[in-house]
Amino acid sequence: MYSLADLNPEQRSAAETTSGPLLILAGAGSGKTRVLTYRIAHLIDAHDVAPWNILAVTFTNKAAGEMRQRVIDLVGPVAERIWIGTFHSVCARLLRYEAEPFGLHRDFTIYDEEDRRALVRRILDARDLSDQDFPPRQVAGQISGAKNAMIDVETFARQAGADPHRRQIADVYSDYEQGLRANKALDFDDLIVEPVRAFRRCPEVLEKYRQRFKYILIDEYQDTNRPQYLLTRLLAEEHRNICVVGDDDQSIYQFRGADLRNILDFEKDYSETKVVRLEQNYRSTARILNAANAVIGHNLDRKGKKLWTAGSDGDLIDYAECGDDRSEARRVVAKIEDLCRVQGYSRSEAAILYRTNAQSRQLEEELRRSGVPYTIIGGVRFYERREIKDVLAYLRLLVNPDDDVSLLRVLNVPKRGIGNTTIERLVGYAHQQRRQLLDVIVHECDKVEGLGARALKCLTEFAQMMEALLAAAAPGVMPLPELVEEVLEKTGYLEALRSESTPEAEAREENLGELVSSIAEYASDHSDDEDAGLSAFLEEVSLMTSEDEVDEEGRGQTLTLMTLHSAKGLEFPIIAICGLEEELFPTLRSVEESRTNPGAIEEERRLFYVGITRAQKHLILTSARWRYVFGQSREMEPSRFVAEVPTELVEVTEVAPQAPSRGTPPGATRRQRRASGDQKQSSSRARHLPVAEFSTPAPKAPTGVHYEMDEDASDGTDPLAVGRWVKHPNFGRGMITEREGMGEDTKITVRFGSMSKRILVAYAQLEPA
DNA sequence: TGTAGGTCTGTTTTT
DNA sequence: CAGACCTACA
Repeated sequence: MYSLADLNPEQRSAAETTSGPLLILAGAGSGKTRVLTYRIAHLIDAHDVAPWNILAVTFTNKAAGEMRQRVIDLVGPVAERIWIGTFHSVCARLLRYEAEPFGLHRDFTIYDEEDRRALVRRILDARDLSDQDFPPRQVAGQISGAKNAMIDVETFARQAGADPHRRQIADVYSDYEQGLRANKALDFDDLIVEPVRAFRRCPEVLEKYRQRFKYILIDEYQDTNRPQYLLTRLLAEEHRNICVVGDDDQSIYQFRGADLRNILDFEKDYSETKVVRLEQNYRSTARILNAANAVIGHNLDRKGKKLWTAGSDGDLIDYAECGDDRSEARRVVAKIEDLCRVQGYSRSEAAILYRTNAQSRQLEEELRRSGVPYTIIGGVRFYERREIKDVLAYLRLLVNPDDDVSLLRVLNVPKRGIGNTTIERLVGYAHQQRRQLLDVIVHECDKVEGLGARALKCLTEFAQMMEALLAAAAPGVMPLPELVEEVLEKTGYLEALRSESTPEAEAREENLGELVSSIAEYASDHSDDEDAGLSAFLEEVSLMTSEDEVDEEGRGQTLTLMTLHSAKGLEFPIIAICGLEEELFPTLRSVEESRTNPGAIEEERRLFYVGITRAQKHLILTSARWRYVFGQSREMEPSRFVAEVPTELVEVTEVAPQAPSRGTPPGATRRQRRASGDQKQSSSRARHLPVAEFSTPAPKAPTGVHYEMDEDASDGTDPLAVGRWVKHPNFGRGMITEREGMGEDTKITVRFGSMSKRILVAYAQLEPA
């Protein structure tokens, strides 16, 4: 059982306000999830609202699952009947239920970013538009932007006016929409936009859902976009029992169309709105919170709020300015391991956050070197791996044979003698006949002009294979996992992989094994649900979010790595934020844009704020003086955000670049701590190293500056140490930036001017310079 | 027609 | 550094 007395007065007021529009401005860590679950429980329990009359929209499927579970814990299994999900999954479900009145196909395919780009690329090809003038990525982005602004093809064309370039794009947009329709596919944007359009077309269906969803809750409202806002308003404007929860300071998805107006104008949209502010933080120490408040205080465009806590000060924030990205990785891992060892944290209580996925590599290397188990969230996701997407493409075709994008993906995968020329002829014919590709291949590839006997034979074989698989995929013929295995066999995919006999192919094969298990698991989880066929599995896979990969039980003793975006909504006792450098965080793009638009940095700053507020007890910040960018070492400036953290909250440490790896585990790293009175000597020793050589600015904080160094780097006698200068007979003078291997195998990377060379020491005639 | 190698290019962030 | 793309061959 539960009691609203568990809540503080503001929380309680939010939970008790069950009718009419309610805006909850919930600061980070203010117990928002608790309020939401109590509120739902209260609706069901005290106000006799039927669970199926409640719609709750969360940001991830995982958050949805957790919320459902927590409500079940409060009021019992009736809560299973609540509609909870992300906008995308709720809409996908809606579109399948109402496919008929909406005039859509029930078994539509959901295109991800890659599929969308493939379709755009094909259209650009067909229209003879060059990649140079029309980069597929950019064109796809413009189309997505238009959709999210609710601009349809006609309006887009009208707005293009006489501008030839924009008219071309309008044509591509038009073809793209037609392509989706022909392929019976919807992209991510359509999942939201389509219901809006369909509801406007079909008022009786809309009315049905208005009756159904008498109570609506939207979490992370600051990250909703225009179509999501419109959809919400359509559903809520009659009964007006709408509760939205958000924090303008945590809006980090404007880049993909999230519109802060949705939260800032909520009170205008619903004039009788009640506003509740949750500003007491239950998550972080006072120092962490003060840092967060100070940082976000630099933003001008905000509603303004100040988090406070009744809790203790906690430790100082640990900021390390490191020599390079590798020493940064070492420092972060060592620091976290220290905390775990000394203060008894489990590794699963720590997370390392970074701005871009590319940054994970150095960290991973370091973690592997030191034998620390870790889990990466996001990055190249399981369902986005090539072999998985290939097999999923076959499976999609079995559900929706009209899906040309999937067909083209696998038509010659594995190689089966269907080359580019054949495919081009096929596509040309299908286009002219306005038929879908598989249909042509199965029924009349003999009518396609210009195909040789060999090509024809290959196509026929493919057609027969697909027909056999389609028959096997008919409902009730065989269980899902067996069907997947059938696909792996019949398509020759597995065989091709096996005959490669490379370690990489082996890894792919393993991944496919995992795919079979995951579908087996899905089948057994839904054994009593008749809607849970292949189509539903594919939908679930398509709408999986990266955070959904955060698997509590599976994580065990492992450290978590993820982007700052993925960390939204999570919390950890220990948080490290890496790569705090200008042009990385904030990104180069935002820095550039800020020259004309001073607000451009603000979303980056919010992202930093989100990162800081994930931390409960310990916050570790790091930056690197030198970093590999595009495989080249580059000098970096510390991020402006670092200076926005009040110095009295921070303990600064300077970390020299690492000596080259000799397979030394970081545990063996000897560190030399010096009291602040002994800085001179440290600095002069550091002068031999890149940190000093490339003029480290004086540490900003007057308090507790430490210097740390590694054994090899600090003795200053090794002529091949990183940071030393050498002379090469061909390339001249250069500085050593990296070193690997030992003895005869020692390789070093030397930067000569702007280019870097990797050199095997044993063969090069190097002299110290 | 297919493949192997080379070159180019780009990195935010994600449903 | 890595993936996408292109060109030169077999």
